[in-house]
Amino acid sequence: MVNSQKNDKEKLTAADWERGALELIAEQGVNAVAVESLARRMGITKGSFYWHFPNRQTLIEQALSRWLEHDERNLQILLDTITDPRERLIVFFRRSTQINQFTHDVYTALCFAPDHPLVEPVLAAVAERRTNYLSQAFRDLGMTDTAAEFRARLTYASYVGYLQLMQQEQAFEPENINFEPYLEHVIHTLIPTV
Amino acid sequence: MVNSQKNDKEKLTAADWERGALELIAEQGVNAVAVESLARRMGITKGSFYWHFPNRQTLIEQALSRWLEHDERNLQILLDTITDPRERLIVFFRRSTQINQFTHDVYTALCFAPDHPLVEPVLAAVAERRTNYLSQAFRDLGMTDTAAEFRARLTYASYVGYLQLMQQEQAFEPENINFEPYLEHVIHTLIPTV
DNA sequence: GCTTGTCAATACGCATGCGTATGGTGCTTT
DNA sequence: AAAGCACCATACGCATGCGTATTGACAAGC
Repeated sequence: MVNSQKNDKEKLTAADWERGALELIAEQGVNAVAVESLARRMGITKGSFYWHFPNRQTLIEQALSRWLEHDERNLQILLDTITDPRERLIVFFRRSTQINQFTHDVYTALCFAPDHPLVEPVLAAVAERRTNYLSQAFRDLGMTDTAAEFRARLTYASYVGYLQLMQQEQAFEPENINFEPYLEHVIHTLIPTV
Repeated sequence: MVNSQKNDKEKLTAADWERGALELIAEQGVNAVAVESLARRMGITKGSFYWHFPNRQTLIEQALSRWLEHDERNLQILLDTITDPRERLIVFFRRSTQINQFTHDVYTALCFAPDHPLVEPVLAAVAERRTNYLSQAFRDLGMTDTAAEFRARLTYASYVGYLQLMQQEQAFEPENINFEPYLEHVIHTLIPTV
């Protein structure tokens, strides 16, 4: 569960704190990132923290910035690997259901704090990247620009909503028997047939 | 903005506190419901609060319970008023875009705290009601039971996701020029043609 | 008119959380 | 070996927030 605890006499770096913060965000949300509790969790005191960071806000900023880059690379890998647009969309759906993927859990947590001033720009950036990704795929499948744009937004909304319902234990999870048929239905409904 | 302030010499009832709590939830989320700040907001001190309620948790419980009933009635009205299933679905979409509707804002706020022990059961109840509503409408349109069930879930997910994207300023709002065309697209994509 | 009940103000204790200040420990560098 | 630096511990001040305890204001009923 917590794999960022201090390995005994090892000294901590700023990156260690950022990783710890991201783990906390993934598990309990942005508001759960408190300096003292995070320090306890890492088996150290906050005296260390304030040596590495000027304040809590900077920690969160840098942690989110780190996550944003990580997420960027993930998407780029998809773009480089898969060329067929239909395949890209299907992969998008499948990936969105893989909870316990770390970067994915962080995103879900961020969605639950859209008002937070530090989270807002991150969400905006991610939303733009992903809708562009989707929009491009739909265009490649022969849709008009506006239709592709609309379908991308609808798809992204259903993706975000699925994440949310999953958190509420209100959606089919991959282990469920109905999951595959449901996914088939979604693909059939949202992806135009070639 | 704040319309639950004390009207001077008027005495407060438990219902007043519940209304105030719901307003706060709608505006700033469940976690923003703090006894002392809420009291200040209502132009009174917390001495009053702890006369009406044993603690903060009870306030939130009762406020949410009140909201749940209110939401129930809203849905029932729809069921009683509109008979055509296709029309019902379209109304569902249109209503979901009407922000600044009070009960609606509360629901959005609740979605942002799905882990909260008091919120969880409320979300579960609402999700079930609404997916049942959708599922029934899709069946009435001639879909098979399982297809209707899947389509209802997909529709509900896109609804929830739309709310979330709206909060992130990342969705077309009703004032936007593209809103109507977008809604047309959603209807065309998700509602089977008769 | 006096008591009683209802509602509210004030003051307190306790906990958590942020950020500062200051001192300590061990490794490095010279 | 002495000095300096990197990293951490401890103690403090301040704010917010929960819940309790005590007192006060004011109207209704007797």
